[in-house]
Amino acid sequence: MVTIKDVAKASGYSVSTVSYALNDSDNIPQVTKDKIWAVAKKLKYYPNAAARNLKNKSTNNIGFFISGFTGPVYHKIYDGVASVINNSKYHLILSFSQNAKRMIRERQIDAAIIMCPQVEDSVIEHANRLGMPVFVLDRLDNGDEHTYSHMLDSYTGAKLATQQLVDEGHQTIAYLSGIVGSFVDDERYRAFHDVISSNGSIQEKVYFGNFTESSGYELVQQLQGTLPFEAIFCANDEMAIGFIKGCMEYGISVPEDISVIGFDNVDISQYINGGLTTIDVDQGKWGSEVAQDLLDVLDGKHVDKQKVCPVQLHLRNTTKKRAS
Amino acid sequence: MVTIKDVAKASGYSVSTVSYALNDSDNIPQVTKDKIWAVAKKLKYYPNAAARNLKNKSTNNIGFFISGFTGPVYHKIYDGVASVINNSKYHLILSFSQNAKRMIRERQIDAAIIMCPQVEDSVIEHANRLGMPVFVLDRLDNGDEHTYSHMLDSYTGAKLATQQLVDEGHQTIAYLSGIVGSFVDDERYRAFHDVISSNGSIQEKVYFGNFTESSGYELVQQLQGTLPFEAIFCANDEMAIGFIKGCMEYGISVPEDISVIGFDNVDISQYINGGLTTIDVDQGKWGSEVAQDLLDVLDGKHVDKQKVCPVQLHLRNTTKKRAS
DNA sequence: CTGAAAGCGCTTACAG
DNA sequence: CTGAAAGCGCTTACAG
Repeated sequence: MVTIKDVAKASGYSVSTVSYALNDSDNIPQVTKDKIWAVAKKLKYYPNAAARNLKNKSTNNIGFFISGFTGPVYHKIYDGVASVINNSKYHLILSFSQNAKRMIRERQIDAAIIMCPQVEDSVIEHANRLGMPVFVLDRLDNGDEHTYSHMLDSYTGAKLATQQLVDEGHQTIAYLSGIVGSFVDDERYRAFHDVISSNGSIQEKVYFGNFTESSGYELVQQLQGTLPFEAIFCANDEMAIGFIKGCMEYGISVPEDISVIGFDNVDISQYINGGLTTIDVDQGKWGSEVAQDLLDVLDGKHVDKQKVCPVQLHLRNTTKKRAS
Repeated sequence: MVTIKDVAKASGYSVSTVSYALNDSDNIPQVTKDKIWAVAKKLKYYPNAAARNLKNKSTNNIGFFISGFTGPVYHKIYDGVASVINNSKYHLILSFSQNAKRMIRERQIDAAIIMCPQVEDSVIEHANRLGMPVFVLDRLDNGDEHTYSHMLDSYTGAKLATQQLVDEGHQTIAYLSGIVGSFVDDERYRAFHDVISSNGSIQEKVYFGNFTESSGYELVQQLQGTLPFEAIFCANDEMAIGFIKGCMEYGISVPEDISVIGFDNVDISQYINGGLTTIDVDQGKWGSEVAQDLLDVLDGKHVDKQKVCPVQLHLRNTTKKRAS
């Protein structure tokens, strides 16, 4: 491996001068820099990251931790984050939740973005003790000094979805829950309930799912294809998709027999039943805002500790006015 | 930051003994290890990765470089790779193509998996000079000592697809190319042509696309909805999907009026037209085989320099026997 | 403008 | 069984 020593020897300068030149220090005249750069290039010298990181106490790497890639996850967020980070001096590194603990503790990264529930709070607290900024996505902030939280506006989204079903004139409206107790599900149910309650005559039904496609599918099976409601708001798209698949098997027409709304506007939702009505999030924008805030924090700027990401109703082909 | 020195001081042992104990050396009695571990835990000591990497000349990180996340990329490969790596002492790190050069040169990783054309050959050669194993996916091997290549069996897949169309009795069969000159496209066209040629009476038509959905869509537009062929093999699913969308707009029924086959079996293909007929790849298995071979190489074992990943025809709802 | 030297936090022969 | 010391490859006050 060629080290800075080799460049020093070959160029006739000292190690310090080579280091200064290569890091573009003001104290080195351009001619010297040119000579040293030429030698470095000829020798194909590249600094050893471990040595540099050890000395600098920083890595210029930003860790982005996720659960996995299969399933309709939020790919556009990654690209939104990446587009911003890639234009900075930092480098984006993705890894799975189980690596977060190690990479944070061992200081392999300067900051983290965490988008998976699997990372324990204790890990985030450890990062905070190290002074490492952590951005948590769609997860409640723990109040730590260096922790920031960007969340989808689940409440508003669920309100829009439910209101749409109410406006369509359905009399009995169901909610298919995600994992009960999760922040996201709590918010979505709360909004659903609030809207239904403020419309006296409408009946509310609640079923329990777990955010997976199969839990949506299974609901139709459990009901044996006889749906005691005219519309359903599923706490996410995957369940809505499963639910619609179930309907197909029982010959239930969407949206003629039943209106279905999801949440998230995942990639595949446009292909479901000619388009799933859902709550849309500008994921790319969400990601780039997170990334920009993160860069600002690393830059010593002040940034809001909590942000909410706006959502909107995206009407497509799975909801319909009730034929009265 | 708490360092090994702090643990040494607090435990009453020397830095060397602490290091040996924490690394589970045989020379340290269990009682000593226990005492030192207890102190390390109480102090929340975790080794600094940069220092360890500098000394060890390795990082235990494996880099996986990709183009981006949007579009129907091969998520299952990532999970296949990850499932194997996560059960080893190594850690998987994903990053974008533009970071590959730096991370390889600066030795931030011990090995690389490259799944994007954007990484130049020179970078791979540099890794080879460093003795760093590199696995390239669906890309021609450059013959370097430490470079391994795992490729989809494009030729066989294209042969299966074309043969299916021939067996259905179509008389004029088209090929919609990907980027001409790319290895993948060359192979797929070669197979297409071989099959057509060996069936004397069938006519071959070739159109040029670029692997994007819009290039499939535009073909229908260019032909103004009048298709001078009865079946088409598109060099990938995205183009097939675009093509089918184009057909819908012109009122052309798939598969009644035209048979369409894609290649890759991307996630969304199951939702297209009741299911796109395509060439399927067991991506999870592909990924886990790559990862296993990589671990074997890092373990000093001998491994095939080139491997081909099998494919199979997946019949769904976009091809149909010609009504004669 | 340039260089000698200290030090980042580890690991590991080596000596005892 | 344990410790003193060298060294991994950089950066950066400091001195001249």
